[in-house]
Amino acid sequence: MSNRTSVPLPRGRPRSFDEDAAVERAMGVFWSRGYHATALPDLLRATKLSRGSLYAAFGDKHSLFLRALDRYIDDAVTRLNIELDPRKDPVDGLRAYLAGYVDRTSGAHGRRGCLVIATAMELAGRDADVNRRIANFFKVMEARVADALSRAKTAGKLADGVDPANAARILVCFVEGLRVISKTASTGAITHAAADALLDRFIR
Amino acid sequence: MSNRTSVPLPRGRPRSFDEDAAVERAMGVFWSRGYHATALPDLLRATKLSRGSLYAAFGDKHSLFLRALDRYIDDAVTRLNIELDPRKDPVDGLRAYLAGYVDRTSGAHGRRGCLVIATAMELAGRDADVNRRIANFFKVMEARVADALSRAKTAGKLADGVDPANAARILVCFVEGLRVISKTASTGAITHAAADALLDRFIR
DNA sequence: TGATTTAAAGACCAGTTGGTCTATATTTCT
DNA sequence: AGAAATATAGACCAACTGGTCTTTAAATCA
Repeated sequence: MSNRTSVPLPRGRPRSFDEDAAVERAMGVFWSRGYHATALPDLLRATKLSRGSLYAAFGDKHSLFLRALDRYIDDAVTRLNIELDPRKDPVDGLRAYLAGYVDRTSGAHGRRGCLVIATAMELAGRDADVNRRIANFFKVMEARVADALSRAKTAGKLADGVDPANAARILVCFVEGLRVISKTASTGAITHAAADALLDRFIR
Repeated sequence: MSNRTSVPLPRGRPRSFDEDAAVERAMGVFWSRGYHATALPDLLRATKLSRGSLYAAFGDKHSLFLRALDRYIDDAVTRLNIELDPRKDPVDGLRAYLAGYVDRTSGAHGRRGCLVIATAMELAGRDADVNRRIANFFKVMEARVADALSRAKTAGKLADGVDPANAARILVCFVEGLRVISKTASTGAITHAAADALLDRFIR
């Protein structure tokens, strides 16, 4: 009686590739090259799919890009939720958040840049689907940081006169600006010191 | 005797268009659309040049882009030199610098974004000419801000324990991050408050 | 006037773009 | 075995890419 209400099993050859893995590989290409500079052959090489399979699975280049962008954003939000977990100490969380960005923007990692920022600059102005996703991502990040700062404030760990909303925007802008300048500059120790100095201005 | 050592006057039809104006118009297109997304016809329409004239005057698309980028950076550095002029009060200068960026990232202006950041994300990783220009621009900006902060420090106007080099990197990252998030979000009053709050953390 | 230089218009080019489609092989089910 | 669904490879497409070149008109000089 197990299959009575379910869809009949597919009859033919089953899908032989991992769709999520293909999205991840595509994400890597878009991340390294940007949207317009990635051509179909780049994606076929990276996903190891034929043209037909790729179009059957994802529709077109733009849809695949959206899937890749969503994956990238999901990963970032997951990391955010771990670092700024409400059950952990907010100041420790903020330190981890900043340190994580500094590490991720140092050296070769940094020169790869950030898919969200690159996409914001390249497409957001003329692509509503992209715009919505990125605006929401920044909103979520700022909210998580503001929440951590609020918890720090009620714990008496914030310096006098610090407004969590203002400070959250400052931290988010700092972190995103970091990713921008580290595309060309080899930031490193100095940046780590700057991140520490910034947070120290806000906590008691 | 005036023309003895100079080149003889050109014989034929004189150049009838303003090269600098053409660069400026091209800059506007690259600024709005990005490098890869601007096609030759876009540039011809904007500059009102024929294909032949454009190639004769600028060589190719990439060279014209470099000219446009240089123009954009020159404008930014000029503004920087005015705002952070050593003969003026450094704290006033820093306020003007931050306020200028907040204004320029608000509303429709903000959604246009920043040619330097867009180019950094789109091309810097694979284009040495671009990389050099942008790295240098960020270096100059950080140096100007650090200089203003140093002068503020010697004037006793900095809060205790503030290091000008660290604070300069913080301010530059904040300002560039602003431009990123304002591509999608309509920042405004909140951002102005954030900029004020940030500077207030550094000055006495 | 005639020589010279430029500009504009647009034909032309080879290469690439994103996307479709056909032919064939493969893998599962009944 | 046979039906069904999928995979791959690659031919094929119109549109567009950046770039060159030719033709013709215009503007300046001696």
